[in-house]
Amino acid sequence: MPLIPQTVREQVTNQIRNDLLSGRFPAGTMLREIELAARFGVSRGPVRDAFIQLSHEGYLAYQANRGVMVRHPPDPRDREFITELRLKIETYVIERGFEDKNEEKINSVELALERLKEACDSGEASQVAIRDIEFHQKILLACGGDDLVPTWRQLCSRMLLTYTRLGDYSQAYKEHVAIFEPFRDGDMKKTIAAIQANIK
Amino acid sequence: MPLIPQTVREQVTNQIRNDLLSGRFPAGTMLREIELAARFGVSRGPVRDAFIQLSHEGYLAYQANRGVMVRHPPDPRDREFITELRLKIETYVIERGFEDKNEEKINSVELALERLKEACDSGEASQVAIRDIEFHQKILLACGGDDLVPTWRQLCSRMLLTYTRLGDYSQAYKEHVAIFEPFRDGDMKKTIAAIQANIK
DNA sequence: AGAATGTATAATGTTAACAATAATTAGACT
DNA sequence: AGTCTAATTATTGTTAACATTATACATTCT
Repeated sequence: MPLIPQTVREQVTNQIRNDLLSGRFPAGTMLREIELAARFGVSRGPVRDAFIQLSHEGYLAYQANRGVMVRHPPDPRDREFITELRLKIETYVIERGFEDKNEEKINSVELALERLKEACDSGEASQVAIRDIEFHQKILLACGGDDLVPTWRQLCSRMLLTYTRLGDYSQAYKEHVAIFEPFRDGDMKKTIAAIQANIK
Repeated sequence: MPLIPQTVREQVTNQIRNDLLSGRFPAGTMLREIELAARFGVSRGPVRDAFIQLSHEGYLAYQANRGVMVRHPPDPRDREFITELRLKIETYVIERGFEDKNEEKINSVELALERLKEACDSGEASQVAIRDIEFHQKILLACGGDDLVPTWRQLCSRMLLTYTRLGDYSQAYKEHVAIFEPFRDGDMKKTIAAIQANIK
């Protein structure tokens, strides 16, 4: 599917991230370069790169000469604060760049929405989580928020480790349709309100 | 000096970060793995790792098969917002974990303060910037804010690319003394107020 | 002249071997 | 039995060679 062929590193990173979100690697697990390299049929190099990247995304904790450990989800006490920060960033970016968006960018958001729908239909929680984030990211990028995306992503990522909107993925999908429609039609206030309702 | 010997990757990362903050690599510059590897007398591996890491810290922009480019400082319009987020995180962490700190952690903050003083005396802006951030980080860690430090760091890092409190480093040092003293003496409100005055 | 194509070059991506470090185990000593 | 030490093993850190990709340049065709 990808027009731009992914590098091995990207594929490995995506696969490990998916496994983390699926709960395949419980918190506290030590991840071994050799083990994962063997599973993916690649050398340790790209796996190593993925470890560094995922450490910075907040999923893994890196210790020199000792490897990486799967981090625990954020402390419950912190989750509300992190959500607040996340919402603050999304709101700021949208308010600042709502007019920057063009047809091409709106299409990319719509594409992300379709992918989210597929994920919801499949019923796989990890896929829903990944597509959910992707949808929001596309909106931020459409509003010229490239600069803040890495920080925003870091905030979201670890929160996903507790992503358990069990079952009701059709509701999740509807919430995102409610975001997309005013976004497409140029109603900034409704867009932000819908995002607020979705995240909280 | 380091009791824990650093890996080559850490040394390379620190050196490149220092060069970035010194303005040695202007925004837009493409960094070459081979060139830097040759300069440091190491192989491309650790340099590559450093590139990935510094990309996630916000200094560099990574493009597959094309290498890394030095990013521009944040848009002036965004700087106020980023500062607000940064302050929000510091305040939250301190309010949440002010009582967690023990003597050992207070000492590590004091050590960071001494290093900041040395940097201020030396007059090198990049060193002041690095030690400044280190001081704040030690405070956050002393208050058990490990979870939020990576995000916080990302927000600070790129802001540093415009760090130009030219000349008056003695003032910068004083501001940090004004943070440390109430911190050591257990006055949370004064600590936060001093941080606010320092960052704004 | 200008566009398209093919080739050469230089960079990153990937691999596998080797080095250094940390964890484990076995054994000697008290 | 317990504990310290030494050898072993497993794992990460680093390197250098090779593969692949992107860019620059020359060449050919219209």
